[in-house]
Amino acid sequence: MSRPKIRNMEEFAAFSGISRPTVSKYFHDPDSVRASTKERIETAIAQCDYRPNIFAINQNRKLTKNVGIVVPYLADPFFAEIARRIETLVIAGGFRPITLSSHGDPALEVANLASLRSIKPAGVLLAPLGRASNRTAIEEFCAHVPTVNFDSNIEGVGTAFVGHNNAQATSVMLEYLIRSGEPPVFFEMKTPPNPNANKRRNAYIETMERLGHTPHIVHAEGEGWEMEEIGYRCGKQALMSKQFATNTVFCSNDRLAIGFLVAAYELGLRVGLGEGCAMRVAGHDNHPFSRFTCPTLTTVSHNYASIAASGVETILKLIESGAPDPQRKTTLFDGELIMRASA
Amino acid sequence: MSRPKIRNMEEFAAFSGISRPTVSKYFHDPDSVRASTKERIETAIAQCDYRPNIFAINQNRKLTKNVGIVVPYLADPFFAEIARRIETLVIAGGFRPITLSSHGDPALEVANLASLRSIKPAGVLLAPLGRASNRTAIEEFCAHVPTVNFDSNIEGVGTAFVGHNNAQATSVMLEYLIRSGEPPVFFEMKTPPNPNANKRRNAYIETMERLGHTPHIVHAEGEGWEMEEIGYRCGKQALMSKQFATNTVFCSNDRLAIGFLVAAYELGLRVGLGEGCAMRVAGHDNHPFSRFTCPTLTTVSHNYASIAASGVETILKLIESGAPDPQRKTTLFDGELIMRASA
DNA sequence: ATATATTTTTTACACGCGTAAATTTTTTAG
DNA sequence: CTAAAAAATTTACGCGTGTAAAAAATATAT
Repeated sequence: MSRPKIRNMEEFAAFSGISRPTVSKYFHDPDSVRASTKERIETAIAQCDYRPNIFAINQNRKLTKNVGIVVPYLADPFFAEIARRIETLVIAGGFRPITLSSHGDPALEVANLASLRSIKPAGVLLAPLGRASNRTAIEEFCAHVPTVNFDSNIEGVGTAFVGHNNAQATSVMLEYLIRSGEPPVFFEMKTPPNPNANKRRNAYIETMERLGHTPHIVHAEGEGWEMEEIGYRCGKQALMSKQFATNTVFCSNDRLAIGFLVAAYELGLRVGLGEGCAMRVAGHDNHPFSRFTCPTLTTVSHNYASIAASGVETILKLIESGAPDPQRKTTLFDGELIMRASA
Repeated sequence: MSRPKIRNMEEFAAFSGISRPTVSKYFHDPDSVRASTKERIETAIAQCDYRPNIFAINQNRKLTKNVGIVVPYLADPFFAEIARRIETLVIAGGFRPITLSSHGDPALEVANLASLRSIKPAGVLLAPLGRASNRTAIEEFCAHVPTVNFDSNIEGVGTAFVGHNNAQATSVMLEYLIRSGEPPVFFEMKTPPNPNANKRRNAYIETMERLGHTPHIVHAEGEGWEMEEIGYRCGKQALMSKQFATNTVFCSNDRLAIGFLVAAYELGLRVGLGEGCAMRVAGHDNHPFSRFTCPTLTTVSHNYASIAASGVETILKLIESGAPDPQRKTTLFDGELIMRASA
């Protein structure tokens, strides 16, 4: 059985015995044609597996089926995980996800947006680099493309923000740590690339003071996204020079904590809750690897599922409505305490 | 200064004072026009930031500037890392990378290829799922699109294969382990999703026999890509039931080793070289997280840089030449012993 | 069976750019 | 300065699909 070679919709229409405009209508929405017509087209497809040319489709549609996803650093399992979930939901929504990573580089972030713009995406889910981002370029982009900002909030960017409730999550962990032992010292990067870090620090200070404790912060030097390395190196220094005022350390994020745990391990400090443990360590994010540290990391989770779902829902609604909501909405999802062995 | 709104190349040509065909030529290759013309076009671009419509471009070019990258599981930092490197090189080569993840699902792998095909990529770099892959669909794809197979070799897929020298790497590690202590037991999944695992097992057996030792293999039950979890669960069981014939364990890959180390830690088994250590553990891949295990993982590295570079070079050459080399070439890069604390 | 509503067909143009052929202009060589 | 070479312009068509308008065919309701 030799498959007929169909080169375009014209030929396919002839082959299926249906007019080309009707075929075109079918591909835009299979249920917009009569059931009998739909069936005839689908038998024809089965016989010659024709599919319309994406470029020609998109050239004439104001609205493509492309949804851009831009994350700061895809090699970070945290972003890989959330991108993975978003992609799946976007596909389920009938769109084609295109994921781009900025690799921690503001220039590449801008380049990614430019690249996206040339494929006329119906909408974009953007997790900006944060502090380093080129605000002007991003705002310019958002003025032309429906955009939902997620993970790291930049005021004014996108028609909505979906993210993690850093304040609530930080205070949940803090309250737990305080009622079960010594109040924690906060361990963070001196110049964190991501704005979430600032919210966490502020929430730490505020909650500590509210509960009648003195906040202590230890700052790690180092730039960029190699947070495990920074947590390890600076954590080791800080431990050796006894910079921690109490026996409990609350790391600003899990990646720092992962490095910090290695430092503690190498210094022979037993981390955990029970007898014979020298200290407790907690993290923040429920990073995919936090289940596999030694000891396993007590942390407060990002609500990956809800953030992905809400982000995709918001952008799809935005695409459908056409008109961007003039009111910039912020949706935050609460974190959940993940009890493991380290604190 | 109000920016003139340019809608297409026609308008841009009028604005810049150059004819449209010449402008078109410029965008295809800026150096194909006279220097003075190039300059005039570029001043015009600076004034109104026009860029040609990608869809219209690709519709008429036999050769697009898209290069597809397909990996089995992007949430695995190993693939994220290699994808990141490949993307960077593809951009440097003047192409636009489009990375897709199969999320461990053969159906999605096929869907990804179909999706790529509709974008008419100039070429594709494909790391197949392996055992689970739909061979027929992949072969069909490769017959139409220049493809380079990397990471996991499927005979006959793509016009070239670029990968890791599993045999050499395994034997380098084995020789080290044997000369510095007890010969290792091999720890692997019973039904590994990736064909590299089989090569490693065979190399283990062969090298052990060559060196006059009896091979011992411990198999972990479990399907899918959650290898840390499998390494942890089955490793713990195996340790508790004393299934290891010697005090040294060589894990088939770092992800298994990461889980295994957690198991050993929780059982109070000190892993490492020195006095007072109960056992040694080694991995394979130099996974981005192997630097942050407790203890840090001795492993044998994938040559990420060379594999990415060679893969990209091969596909670009293939694209340029047009004619696929009838001879399927296999390029393997040697692994390097990464000495850390665990063995 | 007839009138009405719904679908499909026919026809025709649009989208934005690639590209070929013939012509004109500009540059380079002698 | 002239001839030859190189580059740019003009003109015109093609790519594969979206989509509008009018006409024809089919389905549904009365």
